[in-house]
Amino acid sequence: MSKRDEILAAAQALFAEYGYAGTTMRMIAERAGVAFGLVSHYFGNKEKLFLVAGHEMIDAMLAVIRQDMQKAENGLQAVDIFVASYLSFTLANRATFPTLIRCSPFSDDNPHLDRQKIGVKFEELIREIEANLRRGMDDGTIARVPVRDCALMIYASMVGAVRTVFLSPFGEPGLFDETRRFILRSLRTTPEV
Amino acid sequence: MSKRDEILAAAQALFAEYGYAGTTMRMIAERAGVAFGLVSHYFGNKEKLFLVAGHEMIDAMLAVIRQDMQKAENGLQAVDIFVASYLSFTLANRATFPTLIRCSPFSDDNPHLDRQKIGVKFEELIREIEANLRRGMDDGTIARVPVRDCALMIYASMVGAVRTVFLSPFGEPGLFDETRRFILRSLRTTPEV
Amino acid sequence: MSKRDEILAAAQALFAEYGYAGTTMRMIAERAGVAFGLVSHYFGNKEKLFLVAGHEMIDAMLAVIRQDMQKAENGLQAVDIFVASYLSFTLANRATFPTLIRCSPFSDDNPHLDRQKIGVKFEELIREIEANLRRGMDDGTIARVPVRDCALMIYASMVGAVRTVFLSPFGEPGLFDETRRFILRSLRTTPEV
Amino acid sequence: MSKRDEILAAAQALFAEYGYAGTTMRMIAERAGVAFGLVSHYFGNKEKLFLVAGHEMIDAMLAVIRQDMQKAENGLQAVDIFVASYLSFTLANRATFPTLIRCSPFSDDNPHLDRQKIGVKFEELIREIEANLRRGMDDGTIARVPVRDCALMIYASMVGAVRTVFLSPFGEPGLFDETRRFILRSLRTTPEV
DNA sequence: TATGAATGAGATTTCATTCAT
DNA sequence: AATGAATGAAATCTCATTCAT
Repeated sequence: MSKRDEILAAAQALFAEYGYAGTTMRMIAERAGVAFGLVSHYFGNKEKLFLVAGHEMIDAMLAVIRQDMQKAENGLQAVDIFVASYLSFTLANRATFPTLIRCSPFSDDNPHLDRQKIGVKFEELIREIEANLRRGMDDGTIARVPVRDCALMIYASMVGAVRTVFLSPFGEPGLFDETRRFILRSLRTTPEV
Repeated sequence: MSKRDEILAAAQALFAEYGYAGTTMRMIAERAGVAFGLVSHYFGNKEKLFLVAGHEMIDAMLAVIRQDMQKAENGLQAVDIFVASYLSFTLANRATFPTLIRCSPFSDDNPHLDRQKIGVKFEELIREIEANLRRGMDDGTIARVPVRDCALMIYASMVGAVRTVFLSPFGEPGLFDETRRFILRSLRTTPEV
Repeated sequence: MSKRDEILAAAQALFAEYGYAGTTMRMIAERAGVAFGLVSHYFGNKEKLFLVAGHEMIDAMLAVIRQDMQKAENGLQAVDIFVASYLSFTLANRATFPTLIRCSPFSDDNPHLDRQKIGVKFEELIREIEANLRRGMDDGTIARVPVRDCALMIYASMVGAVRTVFLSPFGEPGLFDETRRFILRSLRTTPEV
Repeated sequence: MSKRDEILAAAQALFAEYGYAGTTMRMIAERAGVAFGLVSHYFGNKEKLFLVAGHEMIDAMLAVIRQDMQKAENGLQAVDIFVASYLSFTLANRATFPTLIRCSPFSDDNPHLDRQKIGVKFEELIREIEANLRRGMDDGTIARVPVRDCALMIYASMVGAVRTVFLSPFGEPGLFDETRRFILRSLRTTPEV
């Protein structure tokens, strides 16, 4: 692993644990085992590093989700796979995923961070859901719903579930099962079996 | 308005806008029009002030919601009123509500803040939803669902919706209509009319 | 006990325990059980209070020592009584005596404190020793020594002993026995019996 | 002289003159001619800097004293050389020595400073005196005295003398001659010539 | 006599960033 | 590429003191 990657990995772990303000450049350099000057050298400044850290995570996540979705046979299933894949990715990256939470446009940390670029990536996710919804309404597996708003709500309930599990004292990973069912119940045309 | 209350109001507005780390004691004192020593005098330190600011908001919100819920005629309606009341409270307090978001146990801001006490208040909210779900399953207006997890999911989707509207570039207040329907669709026994 | 005296007693105990800088006006008011405005009301400011606290202690000590010294039958005995009386006073006032240490001209705390007035009181103590030394050289119980410097050395070794017992981790009250003998050995004309 | 050493020297001079509480980090940086961030950079915080400042002085002093003591021909002479060397070191370092006074375990400044480590160094000094006393009692130059307590009293009278000269308005350096004689008179078996 | 709200100077400490090596 | 000395802005918090009641 190159020193650049060591720094990035350290940053993801630390931003995840301590948040943006609670993580210092020195902490990152120390955890990565490099001189602290090197962090600026590679990433310019703290904010850029933070965004790169989030950016590389969402790229990885998007790739996995898109891969998983290919198996879908109809719109409802596609949504379900999307949700399951998203949630499973978060669990597989427990230690670093909160960095993505913290730099996402849905974050309340660091409100004046420029999330323009990361926002574009998240928009891609939402577009995927919209496409799946349309597909489901066409093939009859999904009821009539307002596409944009409903896609946002699906994403919103995942965001809420992830926060409940990762940040609040209320949730445990088992909640994610109900997350899937909760969303499916809200979409399907045919009753649950 | 007493100076103590001026400080509290200023803190709520500023934490809402700039987040915990982005808000300084000096900003709060300035906005409140008092010497900054007075902020410590009344609230001890920044963290305590932050929690008091959030605490007083959630108390106000709980009171409104409980009031509104009295009108409910069955379990499903009770859930719906809960959701509508919650969302409408957020809109009525646009400028300060994000302070509650930021100090809630679902927040990613300030990860080492002790949210014990505020957590207890949020647990009260979730308990209300649970009670409504049980009522609905008893009176036949709500389908069979796992009570605890489903209550968490209802809360989670509200959290997600509020964040979408208040923090992300994706949402507008109109989304809240779909939030209500999205949740109702997921719960009800009888089809939407 | 009047509130004024409550404040003074609280001040003596706290300055003794926490030193000048480590003691706040608020701590004093709290321990005395009065509003903190009252401290300034009675004593003007912290520095004056500190000096009054020390002043009243040394007055009490001087009275006791002078009383005790009346029993002396010769110069050597007078010095011995002086030393014994001084050391016994410190032990009888363990909890508050360090305040006197801290505002004495031999203190290293608060170097720019004006110790003019307290200095005059300490000069009185040293004059007493000088008188005793002269008396002893006249009556033959004390060897020829330079009066001023020797008086200062007697006082200095008491200061050192008190610090050893009260401040350092090295001493215990039993050391004060050796303090008396150490001084007597240095003064007397006839060998120890 | 490296910037680290400039800071240390400035700290020693300023702590000596203004005491712990009266010396600010800014004063130290200014006197050393460096940015004040550098002080924390090298020494962590004020307390650590204070202890390092004292520590380096006592190490220097111990080295000089041990060197001087090698000339001693008997126990009494060894004690005398110890005392003379100690007092002469203080005079040679007038401007900075009070920093050692202020961080010593005999100090009344800053009562909650952790003096553990500096205490160990001072214990070394006292052990030296004890060894000299035993040597003198063996070779007949020193009278029978309780070793530990007498060693403490010798150290205590030096502490008292140094304070008299450096801190009080009563003493002048000439007092140190009487300090030596005062101690010798208290120890020797044969009368002064 | 007694209270405590209110002030603001000033202290320590943290930390992103720059830059010479 | 890599280091870490050096900078200084900015933050929080403390606390003596004043003053209206």
